[in-house]
Amino acid sequence: MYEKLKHTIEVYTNHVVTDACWDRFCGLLFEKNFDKKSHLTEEGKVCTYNYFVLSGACHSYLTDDKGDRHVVQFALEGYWIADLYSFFSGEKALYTIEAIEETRVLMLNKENFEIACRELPVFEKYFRILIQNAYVALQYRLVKSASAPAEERYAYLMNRYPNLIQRIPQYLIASYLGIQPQSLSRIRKELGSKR
Amino acid sequence: MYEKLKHTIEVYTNHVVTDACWDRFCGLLFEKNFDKKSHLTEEGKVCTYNYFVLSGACHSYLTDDKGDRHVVQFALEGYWIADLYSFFSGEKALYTIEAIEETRVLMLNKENFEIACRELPVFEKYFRILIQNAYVALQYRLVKSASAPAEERYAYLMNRYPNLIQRIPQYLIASYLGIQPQSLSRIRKELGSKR
DNA sequence: AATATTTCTTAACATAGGTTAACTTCGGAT
DNA sequence: ATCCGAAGTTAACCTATGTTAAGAAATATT
Repeated sequence: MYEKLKHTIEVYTNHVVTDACWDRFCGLLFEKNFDKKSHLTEEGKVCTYNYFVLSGACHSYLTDDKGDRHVVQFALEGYWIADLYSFFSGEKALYTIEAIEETRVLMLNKENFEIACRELPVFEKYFRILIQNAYVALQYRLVKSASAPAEERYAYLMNRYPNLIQRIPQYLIASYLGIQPQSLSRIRKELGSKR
Repeated sequence: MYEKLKHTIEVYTNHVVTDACWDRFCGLLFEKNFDKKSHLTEEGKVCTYNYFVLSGACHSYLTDDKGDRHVVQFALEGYWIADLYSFFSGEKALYTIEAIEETRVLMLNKENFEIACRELPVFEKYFRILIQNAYVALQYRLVKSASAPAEERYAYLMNRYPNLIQRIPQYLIASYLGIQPQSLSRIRKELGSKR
């Protein structure tokens, strides 16, 4: 069950996950379906779960003082998503997580997360590495958002995650890039005419 | 020895660190001094160490295609700093880490980092939480860089880390905020006239 | 103390991206 | 098949920040 996740854990940690260990871990999870446009978790409420996307796609966003939304993260199949600040601290979430398509997820609450970390060292290691990688990627994204024009950032995204561009509406991609949909439209036009 | 670091680990993990455990950990570290403006590690070379700042201040930066530098992170006393991508992957570093003042650091190389994670679960937990927090803060910084004008980002920094503003040259702060020093100057002038 | 170097400030001008608004296209609901 | 709301495009105009350049202030070096 959930062979793909198991395999990822083995690759990340470079440890074999025994059947007993995996059964224990699976016992801490449960599965749920979310309709398109429904919220897995909402700003202002505690984000009780860390979500692993089995199928579908979703995104987290923050609503600023002016009421504008800003996409923080996308999660397609195989990604984890949560408002980690809220998840770990138990404080109100800043982000809302919304399904872009109909989405099936595994849910891991904090108690079970901590049980997993305590009982299954391989999981703590997996999660440390997962977040290390996410941190490194995010740092790079931040530097690029200051140093590279939007056109370059979009082109990079297109190359790196072509499937994302296919499946995710443009206004969400624009938001993720930190620009307005109109600007993305303009950029796409310019990129198109360049070849 | 290094009581402050030990204490932080205990607070973060909510575990007591035994003397034996602490001695073992300290045996994995060594201390070094860096002159002002000297490089702890450089772009293009492997970042072999994770650095814990005992005193002084330093920053990591990336040099873009145009040759412009972009500050990624500051580290005052009590902070860790490294090019984590390079540190973990063994690939060439993207960032240079430079001392802003004369700086004394603890250095932890990757082998010892992994020994610590393996032998001392409290350390793996500490480091997971450390990077979780860093990740959460970074996500927020990224969203703000898209949603809030530079003036607001600077004001926030001033409130949150007033000591940083004192000690770090303005052109580095500007770079960290993703703007030119001239723009920061203009912003400071406007903020000044507002009260 | 005098000089050189680095950092900070100011100002004029340029530009990427934001804003507003109108129009088009598309996909789901009836 | 038709309608309606949501998503995408286009264009004119605006604004925050970048760019260039020069001078002032602070800091380091002799």
